[in-house]
Amino acid sequence: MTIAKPNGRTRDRILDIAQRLIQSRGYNAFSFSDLAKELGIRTASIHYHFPTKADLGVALLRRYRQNFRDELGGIAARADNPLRHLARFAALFERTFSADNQLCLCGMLSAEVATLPKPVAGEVERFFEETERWLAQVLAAGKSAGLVAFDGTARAQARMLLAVLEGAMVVARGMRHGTHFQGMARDYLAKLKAA
Amino acid sequence: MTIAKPNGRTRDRILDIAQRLIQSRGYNAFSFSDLAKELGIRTASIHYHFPTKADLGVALLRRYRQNFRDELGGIAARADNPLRHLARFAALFERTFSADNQLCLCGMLSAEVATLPKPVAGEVERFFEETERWLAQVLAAGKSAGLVAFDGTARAQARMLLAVLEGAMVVARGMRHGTHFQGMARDYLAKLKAA
DNA sequence: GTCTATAAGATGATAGAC
DNA sequence: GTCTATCATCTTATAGAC
Repeated sequence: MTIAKPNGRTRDRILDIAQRLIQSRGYNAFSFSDLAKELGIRTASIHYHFPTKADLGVALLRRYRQNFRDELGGIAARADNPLRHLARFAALFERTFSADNQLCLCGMLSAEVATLPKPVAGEVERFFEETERWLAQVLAAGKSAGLVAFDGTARAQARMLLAVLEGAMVVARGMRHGTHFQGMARDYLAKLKAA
Repeated sequence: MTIAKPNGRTRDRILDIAQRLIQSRGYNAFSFSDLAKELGIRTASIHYHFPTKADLGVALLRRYRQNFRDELGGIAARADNPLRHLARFAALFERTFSADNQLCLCGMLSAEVATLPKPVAGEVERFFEETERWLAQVLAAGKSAGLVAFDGTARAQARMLLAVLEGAMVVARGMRHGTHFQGMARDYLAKLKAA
């Protein structure tokens, strides 16, 4: 008796395409038909991997959060100082925006949150909380080392940095300008440098 | 012979409802059916006022930009100093977010810009350009008066302030937190104050 | 200005064959 | 795992009566 052993290749490809489509067009503007066309299979086959669109959304967000955690772990593991960590963090966003003005997945979903299946909205919330926590640690370490300067709590500063990066993506995209994002990211990081 | 004299009441109500729905749910997540239900009329009647959804979008954005210009004009006309002007500007965004975590209309549309009819996307771009220009003037005036301090160009600072407010809305909404927006807005304005 | 009626197309989803 | 076939529903839009 053979045991079903899905290699998950199609499943991953579905998630890859879904992620790109959501970051470009949004959750409400991509369809199973879009995925099927790109994959060269039928929509019924997508439903085999993800019974509902909400299931797909949750699976995508879980993978995304895990990947993002890995990226943050990789940054923190480096022997760099906290200022470099912040720069590498911002570079993650810049890399995304450079790819055809794509937004952060959770930035896009946050805008659409009122229309999302509840479990998907919950994943978005967790993304922001985790990211804010990580950034707060880096900022606090930087302050302790005398490399980073800011008023108020590290948490509030972390949230603000996140807001700047998310907002810079939105504004640069709305203005349809290719380089405004990196300009804002660089300028804001410069403000955090201790004199 | 009587001349048709549309009072525009229904037309305006359509735009009112459409604006609220877009700021809450997005352009791709509201339908003529939603409008018809709230108004107590049929979708065909909406099409009488706006032949296509793109027409509705353009009309909404034109009205919105005009209203926003009027608000900015009202702020600039006050005898306040530039710092107060910035605070009143931020208050416009806070008022919006206080209303059921609504986003800035153009912040929401900016996220969806890849899926919007071209004329609608053009209006979004104009909104950001106009707003950036107005903010840059206020910032420059504040700097001349020694009340506002910043590095770089007034344009870049204006863009950054806009990004902070848009991003703060997105992050606060994604975290489903009611007061994070005002916290970030207040903190960022404090940074602009000259010592 | 609003209605009924209608249309064509998209969408999320399921049943059952292969 | 993928297919065909089918479904109910939603969506934008038009024609023509009132």
